[in-house]
Amino acid sequence: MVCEVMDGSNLRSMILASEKTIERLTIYHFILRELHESRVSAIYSKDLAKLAHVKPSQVRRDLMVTGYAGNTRNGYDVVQLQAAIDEFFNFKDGIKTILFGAGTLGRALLTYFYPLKPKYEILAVFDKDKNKIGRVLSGTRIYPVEEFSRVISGKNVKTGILAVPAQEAQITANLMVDQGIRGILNFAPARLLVPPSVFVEDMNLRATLEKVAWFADK
Amino acid sequence: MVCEVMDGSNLRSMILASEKTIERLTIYHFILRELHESRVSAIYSKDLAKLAHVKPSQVRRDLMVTGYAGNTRNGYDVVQLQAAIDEFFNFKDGIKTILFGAGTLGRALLTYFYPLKPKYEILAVFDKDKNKIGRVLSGTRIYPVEEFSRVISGKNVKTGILAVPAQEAQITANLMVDQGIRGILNFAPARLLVPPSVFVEDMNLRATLEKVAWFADK
DNA sequence: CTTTAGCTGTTAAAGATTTCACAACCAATA
DNA sequence: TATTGGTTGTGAAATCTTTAACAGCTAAAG
Repeated sequence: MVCEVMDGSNLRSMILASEKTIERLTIYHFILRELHESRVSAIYSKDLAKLAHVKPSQVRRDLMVTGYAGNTRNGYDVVQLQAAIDEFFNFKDGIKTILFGAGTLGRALLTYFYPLKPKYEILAVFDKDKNKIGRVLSGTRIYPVEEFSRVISGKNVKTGILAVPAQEAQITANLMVDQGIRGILNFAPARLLVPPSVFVEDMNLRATLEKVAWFADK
Repeated sequence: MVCEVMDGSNLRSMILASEKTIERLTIYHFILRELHESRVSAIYSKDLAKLAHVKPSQVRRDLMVTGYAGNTRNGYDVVQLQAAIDEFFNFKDGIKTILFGAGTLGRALLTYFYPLKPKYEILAVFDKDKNKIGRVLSGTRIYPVEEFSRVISGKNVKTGILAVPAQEAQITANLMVDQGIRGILNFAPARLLVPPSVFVEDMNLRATLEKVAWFADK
């Protein structure tokens, strides 16, 4: 997938950002946060490349899409570059999401994202199990699936996490799409059929383990 | 990454399988299992493609590496193709792995893989927390990290799952590599430095959510 | 002031992956 | 037997991604 995006720094050019580039930008973003916490104020492409396990030229090329330019003497200013990527992603307000499925995996995800508030926030969990309704896990309340529409209305939630059993995945995805969700992080071991305007990222743990096992065998 | 592999059906040719192809083969493998359970005996590349969300020509090209040939009348025999992929991956004996970290995520992974036994099996969990030692979760016993070497000796374990906090990720990865682990499924939000012969697949949930959020925004 | 060293941004080449396009095939049918 | 319709396997083209190469810049040193 290739997306055309406006160059942030000026309007004269359209720049292409591939899915691969987007993926690496999130990694750089992540690394920059750590660098900032370690009081590093500037970094060269070759060092950022080493941390991200890519080539320096790859880093420089990727950063082009953000419109931020480093300088030849100190490389990239950590804070400014972080801000540029933030702006490119339009993440200034953080990422609000909702979760379907309060099973073991769902609960693990809640625990995982809890300390990342308020930048990343799971606003609500939805589950079919009546016994779970109303409970609060890691600061997030469990609602019945029927209340999905009501709970998210006006919240401008664009992304959702799917952690329900495989046989319920498609019907739940339909529900999400109907309510305006445009990006789905799918942990259910099922391929979802969604309109082309909706982005699905599959996290199929079984398939991924198989891949790792293959490469482990050389 | 590109790997040269022997063509399974005969020895005259070397065929190239890219990482992407390997990824998709695991997906096909997965889909074939479901088809088989649904009593489907044969499938055309165009239908398999639809289920896997790829193009038919992609399916046909990918399947070339397994050496299995369909036939022009019925397409691919589900059982035979499944067997061919199994043979290609060399997964007849299933996948044995070990897990580092019995936190929330680790426990979720144990629950996730439990019903997939004996094909996929987490043989042991290792954790630093002395209070957890000896407990059995989803049929898997928790051991102290110090016993890692002893517990896996002779078991020919080649893959490991890393679900420890970021700050312990590298040191734990070193431990795994020292004991002969060749493939790591890494859930820790940290980039691991390992020898080139070791394959690392990162599952950085935060970065992946950012990616989904980006594409959700169009 | 001029040179040097070492960086960035970017163009172009190289490399990898996906898709197209079509010959060869096969069973059903006329 | 010949034709038809719909498939596979695969070479070659198209597309996408990564890497190399280098002009241009800047601060420091001579």
